[in-house]
This record gives sequence, C-alpha cells and structure tokens, in this order.
Amino acid sequence: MVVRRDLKPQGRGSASPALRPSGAITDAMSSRPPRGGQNPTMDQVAEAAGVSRATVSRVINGAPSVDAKIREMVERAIADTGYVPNVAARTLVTRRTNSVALVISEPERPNDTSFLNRVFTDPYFGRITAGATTALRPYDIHLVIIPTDSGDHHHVIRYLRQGHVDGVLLISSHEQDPLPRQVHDLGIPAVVSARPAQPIAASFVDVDQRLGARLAAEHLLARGCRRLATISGPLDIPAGMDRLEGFRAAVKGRHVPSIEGDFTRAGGEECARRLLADHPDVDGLFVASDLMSEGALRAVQDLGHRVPEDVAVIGFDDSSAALECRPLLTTIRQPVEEMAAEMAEMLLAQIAAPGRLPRSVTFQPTLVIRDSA
Amino acid sequence: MVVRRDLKPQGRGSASPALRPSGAITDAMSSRPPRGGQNPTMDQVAEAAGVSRATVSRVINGAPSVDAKIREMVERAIADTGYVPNVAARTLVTRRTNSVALVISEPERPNDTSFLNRVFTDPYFGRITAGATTALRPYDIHLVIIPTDSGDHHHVIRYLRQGHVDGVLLISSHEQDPLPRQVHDLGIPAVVSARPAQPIAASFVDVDQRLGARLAAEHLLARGCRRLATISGPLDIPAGMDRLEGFRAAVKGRHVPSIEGDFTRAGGEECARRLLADHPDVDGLFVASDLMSEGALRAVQDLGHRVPEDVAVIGFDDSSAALECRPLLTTIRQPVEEMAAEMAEMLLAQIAAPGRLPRSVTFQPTLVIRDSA
DNA sequence: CTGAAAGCGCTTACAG
DNA sequence: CTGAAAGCGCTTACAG
Repeated sequence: MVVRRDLKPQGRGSASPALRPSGAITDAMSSRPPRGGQNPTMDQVAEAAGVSRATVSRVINGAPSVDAKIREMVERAIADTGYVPNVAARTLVTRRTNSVALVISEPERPNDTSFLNRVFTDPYFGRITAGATTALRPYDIHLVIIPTDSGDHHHVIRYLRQGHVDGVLLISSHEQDPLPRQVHDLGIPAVVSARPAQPIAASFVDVDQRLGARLAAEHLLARGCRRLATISGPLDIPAGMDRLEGFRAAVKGRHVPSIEGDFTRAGGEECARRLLADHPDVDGLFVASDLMSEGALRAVQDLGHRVPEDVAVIGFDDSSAALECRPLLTTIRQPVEEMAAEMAEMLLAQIAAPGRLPRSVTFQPTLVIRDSA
Repeated sequence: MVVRRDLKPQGRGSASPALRPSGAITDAMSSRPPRGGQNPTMDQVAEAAGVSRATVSRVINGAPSVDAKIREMVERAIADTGYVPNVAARTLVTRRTNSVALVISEPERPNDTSFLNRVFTDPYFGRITAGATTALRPYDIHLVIIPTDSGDHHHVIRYLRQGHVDGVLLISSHEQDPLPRQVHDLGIPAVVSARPAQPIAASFVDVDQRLGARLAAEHLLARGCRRLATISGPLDIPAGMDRLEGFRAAVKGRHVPSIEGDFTRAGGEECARRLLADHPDVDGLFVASDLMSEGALRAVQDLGHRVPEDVAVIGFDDSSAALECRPLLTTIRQPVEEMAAEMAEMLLAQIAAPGRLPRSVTFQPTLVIRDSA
C-alpha cells in the first residue's frame, strides 16, 4: 500500500516540492525486521525487483510517473527484503530531516535546583508537547524536545546549525531571553510561542492575555466580590505582566493589591499567605496560573477562609491542575494544545515556503466556571 | 580550542572506535553564524586554511596525528568561516547519529483521554528524562523523546529502523507490552527500565521493589500501626505487583486489605475513599506511589481522620509530589534520576561495544521520613 | 516511463 | 604527517 504524504494530511492538491513526501511507503516497510541482521540497501531492493535504483526511489517517494506493474513489483521487493530507507543518506540530498525541535527555554531562577524536573512536570509544557506531537504525527515528522536554560544556549544553536532538524518551535516566555533572536539570526524556519520582547520578524502564536484577565475580573465582580486582589506571574515575563495589567484595567479604579508569584504551586501558596496577612478582607482573588492557584487554595483554606463563600478564587490556564484543586478551580482557559498545533502548522508552512512572511495568530481565552468562584 | 570527547567525559584512556568523538571542536564552531547565509562546506574551510579536506576532517575529529601549526591554521579557518559539520553526511559514513531515543511506552487505559498529557505531567517520567539528559550531556548526545501507546508501536519501530538514533532507552512497565521484544529483535542497542516480563537478553535497571515495600511495612509497624492496608499500583505492572507482594510478605500473617490503584492522584483519592468505607479502622496505609498518596491523603483527611495520628500514610517514589502533600509525605525513595543515568551509561557502553553481554543493575530504595507517617 | 550518472558532504583506508 | 580517492546510501536532473 502506498500512502502519499502531502502538506495536508489528507490533501489532494499538489504540495510544494519542499514538503513533498520523503518516504511515501509507510506501512509496508514498517516493522518487518531485515533479513540478515543488516538492513538491506536500495540497490538490493532494485536487484530483487529487477529494476534500477532510481525506480525504487520513485515508488518509495510516490512519484506519479511509475508504471503500475513495476510499482507493484517494487513494493513486493520492499516488503520481501524488509527495506527501510536510510535517513541520513536521504537527508544529505533532500536537506530535509523530517524532524523539528521543540526548544523550551527557561531562565535559571534562584533556588531552581531542578530545572529539567520542573519543565517536565509543569502541565503547561505537557500540553504544548501533546499539541505539537499530535499535529505533527500525520506528517510523520518527529519532535526533538530540547529543554534549555541560559547556560547552554550555545549547545542548542550548534545543534540547530548542524542540521538535525528542519525547523524549531521555540517556547520562550522570559523577556530578556536572547534565544529567539539567536534562532532567528540562524535563518532556520522557526515559530515562537508568544510575541517576542525584541521585535524580530518571526511568526508567533499567542493568547489574548489581557482579555483573559478581564474575563476573570468581570466574573469576580459579577459574583459580588468587591475587595479584589491578584497573585501575578513573574513580571519579567510578558504573560505575567499582561495578566496583571489586564486585571487592573478591568476593575477600573478599584485598588487591587498584588503580589508577584513564580508560576509554581509552592509559590502560589506562599504568596497567598502573605497577601492575606496584609489584606485579610480580600474576597476575590485572581491567580495568574492554575498551578499557583492550587497552592493558593491550600493557603486560603488553611487560614480558615471558605472558598468561594469567603474568598472566591479564579485561576488561569485550565490545565489538569485545575481539576486537582479543592474546590474544583474556576479558571480562564487558554487552548494550549490548539496553540501548539497551530505553531506546528505554521512551522510546516514556513519550511515548505521559506520566503513566507511571518504572521501571528491570537487565540481567545474563555471562562470555565467550576466551584472556586 | 580542541575538546576531546571520549567514553568518559573527562577520560584520558583511548575510547573504542565506536565511541570516538565525531565532532571534537565544539566551542569554536558553536554560535557564530555562517557568512553568506549558507553554511560553509568542509572544502571551503580546507581552501581557506590551504590544506586538504582530509586534514580539516582530522582536526575536527581530534585525530592526534595533526601537526600543531596546521591544526592551528585549520582552527582559525573554522572560526573564520563559522563552519559546522553537516550531521547527515557524517552519519552516512560513521553510522553514528549521536542521538538516542527515550521511548516511553504506556498502554492505553480506559478513560485515558490524554495519554500525552499524562506522560508529560507525571513526575516519574520527568525524573527519567532529567536523569538521562543530564547523563548524556557530557557526551554531547541528544535525547529524542518518543511517547507511544500500543496504537503506534509500528511508528516507533520504523523510526528506529530508519537509523535516526544509535540506541534506545525503553521505559516500559506494562507486563504485556510487546515493545521490548520488538526493539530487541531489531538488534539495535537498547536498555530497558525494568526486568522485562518476557525474558529477553536485554540490559535493564531496576529498584528493589520488594525491599521498598518492606521498608514501608516495617516503618508502619514500628510506629505502632496494627491495622494496615495498602493501595497498590496496577497489578499488570510488575512494579505494582511486587510492591503489593513485598508489603504482604513483610507484615507476616497480618491480614492486609488492598485495593488496586492506577498511579494517578484521582485514582489514589478514589481508592482511599473506598478502602476506608470498607475498613474504617485502618491506622496505617501504604500507597504504592506518591501521586496516589497525594489523592489518598486528601480523601483520608476529608473523611475526618488526622494524619498521621489516626491514619499514618506512607508513599513510594519520593518524587516532587511528596512535597506537595499535606502533611509532607513520608515515602520510599527510588533514585529515579540515578537509575536513568545508569541506563544511559549502559546504553553508551553497548553502543561502543555491540557484543557486550546484557546485565542488570539494581538500586536500593530508602525510607524518607517526613510528617505523614 | 525508466536508467545511467552525478552529486549531496562527509570519513577513512591507502599511499607517499 | 598529509593528500587523492573511494565510498557511505540515497535523489534527481538529464537523456532516451
């Protein structure tokens, strides 16, 4: 069976050359192990089929011009020999690896003993990975996940320059992060996860942060809260700052005590404790991430307040953490999986058409009402 | 500057050919972007240095036989041109990719709407990834993380057969998982995360599960608990079964009610609720993972029991989740990061010496006393 | 529609 | 110690 791989997974239109399949036969050559321990070469397949190597290459790549009978013979030979194309040889000529990198760039923070553990445990990155993987699967493109902190940016750059991947999805939130610009200067196709702090001509995907914060504010006000407060994200991250400003803007004139958190559970707990110590009469709390909300809920209730009766709490993300909260967390949903999928699609388009102009896509957040507010 | 890469990161001994550096100059050719947009080729470097391509290749690969002056000229030319070797071309001849796959194989479970999200959110996998990444970094070997459920095993096999990686670290816990055998049959270097259910000649790393369970039992007994119970892991996973049996064996003769959990927070909560409904007088609870313990603690306390006064609770893992529990979780530590690092080292050794006999390494768990028991 | 040939960018015996 | 040459396993104009 021959499976064509075009730009659109199920597409019929002819794809641009750059995105043409580089391996159209998938199932036939999948799991059957090679004969003599060694993988057979394309020449051996050609010999077995009684054709030239070029013809074998054509049927593998789904070239339309191959005679049906010959195609059949070749396919049988491929199945018989258990042939699988050598990816290095193919990459050498096509300049395509069928891999893209997911670079997760986080600053080193004080007390951050386990950068990797944090990254691989934060639901946000899990959702990004899930969304990108799912979007890429139909194209048979693999994701190489590369977590990096400021200490090893040059490793990442070298990896990219060596041609391991066709493009990069760059998750970078920190304002001062030099990586987006460095990647951009490489000239390799790239899509960034949010508007880059420094203006570089790169495509990115974002959620309307300020709108999300406004939805949170309006919900708290609508349920009668009058003494609002907020635990923000890190203020050197645009998402942190935007959510804070958006919240402030939406409560028009009301004074809103705030405290700067760090997007972790422990941070949320600590911040809530300090916030309530200074402002014990708060009745509505906007916490800029679900993970922080989980900690904040714990602190609020430990201090003897009922949620939502005494203090209503609303989070941001709608990650799996929202369902681990007690009470279940009312929160602002950002569609992270879909955003990551969009990044992947944009990257593919850019790989196919390198001259493509950069563009940005903004998603709308939505209010998800549960029990905490 | 020339950096040698041998088997031991800081090693002086000569490594086997298979593990010789395939790119010794690292810093010099790292971040500087190429001149004319296009990456320069090795021939261009050779011309710039006034030597042959072979000589350039030798200095890049740290061949000892190069004249010091010539080496210096070549290094300057490399720096001037911003040269970075093409990884596909190199792989084509050396048959080494300097990448290994981390395959995380989990069965599809009922109600498992988000396999990927779960994998990327479970601290266990986070620790595995962190440990393997850290161990591999000194060798400049990259990790390609490939989550897979039973539905796409053939994708994984094909990926491996295409030669994307030099070897695979296979995380597979499910007893019926056919992947370990399939990977083994490929003949590619591989190390498995636990004793394979079907005996295959593969190296693996494990923790002494039964000993861990015994430490838990002894601690509960020592603090005076007499009515013990346990929430086990899935019993089709050897780790789940071993911890249950180990616990039972250690309490000699006592009746121990048990209930089968699923290694998730929600599952732990649900199990604890049901267990206490049937056995309200339990005073010591062994929960076979920290994640389940987090849920179980919630349920136990919701039902009005004090921890540890009324019910002592002890977990298993010592993951980051243990510190998110209230009270802080007493637990059995398995050194997952170190285990993953050991897997990586074993894999490297096997890649260097393909004939190497398979072996297994077993780590000892330890009791970590905090507040819950 | 098919094949012979060139070429992708490296490494590595083999001479010298 | 260095260079010329072969070769890794593919794809792709170019002829026919």
